[in-house]
Amino acid sequence: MSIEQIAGRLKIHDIRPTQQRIKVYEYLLKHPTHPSVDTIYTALSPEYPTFSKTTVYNTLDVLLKAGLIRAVLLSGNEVRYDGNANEHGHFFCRRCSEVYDFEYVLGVTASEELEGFQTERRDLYQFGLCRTCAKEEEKAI
Amino acid sequence: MSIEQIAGRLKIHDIRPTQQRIKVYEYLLKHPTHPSVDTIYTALSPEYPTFSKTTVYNTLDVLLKAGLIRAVLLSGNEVRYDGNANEHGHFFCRRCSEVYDFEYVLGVTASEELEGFQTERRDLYQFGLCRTCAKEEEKAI
DNA sequence: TATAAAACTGTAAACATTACAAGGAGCGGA
DNA sequence: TCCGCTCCTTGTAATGTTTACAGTTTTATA
Repeated sequence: MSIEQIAGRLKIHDIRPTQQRIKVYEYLLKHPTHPSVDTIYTALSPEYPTFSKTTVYNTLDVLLKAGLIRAVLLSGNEVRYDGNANEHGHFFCRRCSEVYDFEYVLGVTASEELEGFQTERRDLYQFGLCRTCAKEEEKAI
Repeated sequence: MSIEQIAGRLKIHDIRPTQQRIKVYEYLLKHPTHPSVDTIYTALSPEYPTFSKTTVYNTLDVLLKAGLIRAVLLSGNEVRYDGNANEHGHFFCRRCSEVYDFEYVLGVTASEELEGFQTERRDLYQFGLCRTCAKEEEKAI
């Protein structure tokens, strides 16, 4: 996505397309690696010497509220961000700590307890071993 | 569950049933409100003046690793704990900030991307409005 | 180009979590 | 029951993440 397209998308959501916001959003779109605030800040900092970490926090909040990005909570120590706002699952490998996105079809979430509840968002997390690490662990035995 | 039963369950998992561990686990079982570390500490502190927050952290880690409890990540600022270790979903109401447990039947998580992956744990989160808040919002319009 | 509103920056504070060393409690063997 | 070893707890300090805030800068618009 070009800078202009990103700026346009921000405008649609009533977000002023400032340099910083465009850069942060662009970074998230280009790096589907679920970066943390610190990762984003460190990556963009050299290019923009006056770049501030507070701005990263503010920008991510704005993008979150607009529904353009998602917050992912994996380790419990740090919030990580995902430029892909579509519903998708996250697989977290406990061995290599890598995060894998996956599509899923949720059969039915039948449950009387939630009658009358309005679900606006849904997150599915899976934890375990990724393909590579599963093989490695097999070898080790 | 009695103190003896709790102690027994800890022993089964090779966890020394100390006073503090029993108290923390008991608290989680009796309060299915997904308390934070601070909530647990504040609640138990008056009864045990020398009780330490570090112990709460340590204990929760031990219980987590044994699979007796679960960590729930809702707000991103704070990890909260759940004495119910069975697989179940968490509904978080954005209006009243209440957490509701619910049972679910996950149809099929068909997805080629995860072939060869070993899933050991699964978390389903839903966000939106609970029954009460949904009605309140309707009224307000 | 002038103006008002909104954003950005940098520092400081708040808060959650972890590290660590010294003292204390639980457990098995005498 | 007592002893001694090991593990657990405690308290303080350090680390790391996130928020608050005031002053400056940038943006959108006329």
